[in-house]
Amino acid sequence: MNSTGSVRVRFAPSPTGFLHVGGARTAIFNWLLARHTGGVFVLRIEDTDAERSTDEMIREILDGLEWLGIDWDEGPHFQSRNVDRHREAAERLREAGRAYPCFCTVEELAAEREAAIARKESYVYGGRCRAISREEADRRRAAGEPHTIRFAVPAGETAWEDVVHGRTAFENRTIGDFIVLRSDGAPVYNLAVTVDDLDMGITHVVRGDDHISNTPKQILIYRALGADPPVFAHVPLILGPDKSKLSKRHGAIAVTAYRDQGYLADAFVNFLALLGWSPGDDREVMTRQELVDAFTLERITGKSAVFDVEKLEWLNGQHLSRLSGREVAAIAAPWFERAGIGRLTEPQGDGDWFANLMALVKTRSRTLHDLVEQARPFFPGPVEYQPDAVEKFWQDPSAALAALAVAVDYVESEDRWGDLEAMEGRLRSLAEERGVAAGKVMQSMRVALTGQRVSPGIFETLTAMGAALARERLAAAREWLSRRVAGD
RNA sequence: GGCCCCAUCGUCUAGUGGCCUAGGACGUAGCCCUCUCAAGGCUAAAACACGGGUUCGAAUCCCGUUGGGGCCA
Repeated sequence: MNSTGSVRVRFAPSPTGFLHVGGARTAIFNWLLARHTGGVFVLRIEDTDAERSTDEMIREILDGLEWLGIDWDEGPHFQSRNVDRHREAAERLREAGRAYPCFCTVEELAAEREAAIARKESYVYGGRCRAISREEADRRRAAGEPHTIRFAVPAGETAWEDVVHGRTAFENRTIGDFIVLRSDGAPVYNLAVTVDDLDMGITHVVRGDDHISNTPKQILIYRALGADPPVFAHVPLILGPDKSKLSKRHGAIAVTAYRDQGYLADAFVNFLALLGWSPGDDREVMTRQELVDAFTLERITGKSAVFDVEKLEWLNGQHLSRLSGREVAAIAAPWFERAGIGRLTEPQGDGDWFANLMALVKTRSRTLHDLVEQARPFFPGPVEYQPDAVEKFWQDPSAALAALAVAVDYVESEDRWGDLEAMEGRLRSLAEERGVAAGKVMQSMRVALTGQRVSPGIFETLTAMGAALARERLAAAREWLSRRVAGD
């Protein structure tokens, strides 16, 4: 904690790829912690790998965060702009005798490494240059001899109390004097991160499990720099169905791909938050605010989790269902535009019609993509009869024709559109008069009106569609079926 | 290979020594509702990796084995 006692966290992606599911969850946990505690969420782009970092990827990451609704209070800071601070820190370490120049050549180091492998030992730098006197080192540096700067790792062990894993310890001899500044003066990752986190006053480092082995080095640097390390919380990784670290192999992993597949940001955030964290009670469908209120680092599990798309779909459906028709309308509008069935083709140009339609289809849809398909028949134009619908409800074309005859008469005589009960009563009595099962009429009509096997209740469908379009569709269906009968 | 992390239903999880005949959720199966499909309601099958301890008592603590994963090489 810093002097004011407030929480400062950061999300520090490197722009060498998209914002993927794992990174997104790390961002979410950090953001949740900041919002829960009233702290500050800092965004830092770790773009020191100039070769692999691109502006396009930075854009992608910001897009992803924006879609998720993860907003930052500071930044984005760019790590590449802090290189002077990193070098300065390396120099300070050197001055304090906590780091030293190393003149070993790549060949020498490679030989050392091979020897270690031959002995079946893990390789750590032996520390030869540590013994070089200050005077000699200065002289050789001044002479321009190439060198790196290495951290002088003390004897003993380095441990910390990880919020998710508990006490975690590394023996320092397994770490070895690691490089802090390359021979070209470029700071090494662990130095850059530590210096940046220190400069930015980060109090809690919440990041992926894969950084555990970096942590002792960073702690050593904090201490050597005379600073207290922050609180560390290492979140377990997200796994693919085959239980290996989630990667491109497992399909769409850029979060924007989920956006494009029709998932709701709130549902996606909810889902990722539940991967490795739980509120402690049985709640699962949670709003953003509920997540913020319930979130604590202590409730993060230490076990890695498999990404289960089916549960995501369910959760998305839940979120969709809980939204009002009007809210769904606002979110889904661009989807309809893109599908070419936007406002221009809307039969009744008021927003209410669309919002009401959304209210009808939302509980039947799991994604926005489903939603569009469900709603499509309500817009003008011909419908395509889906094979499964024909198979199920129009198996006997003559019978379907008979049912539709009743449907046509019903539609012609109906004058209480919108009164669902009255409509049903009227249709049922008419069907009974004609000696046709009411259910058959409704089901045949469903296919005629929507071309689909599935739709909202038939009277809601009729009302939303309007009499004119319904007549058109019924006529087309009778024609289609007649051809079928004739063709047999 | 070395170091580190992890281990409850297929999956996400609750569980922090007795409330556990292990709870919830997704998925699966069945039933109810019903004009279809969802939603909703009810029910079912489904787990404490294994072996030793510690303890009156262990899913919970300790050790080992096995298995998975990560990082480094």
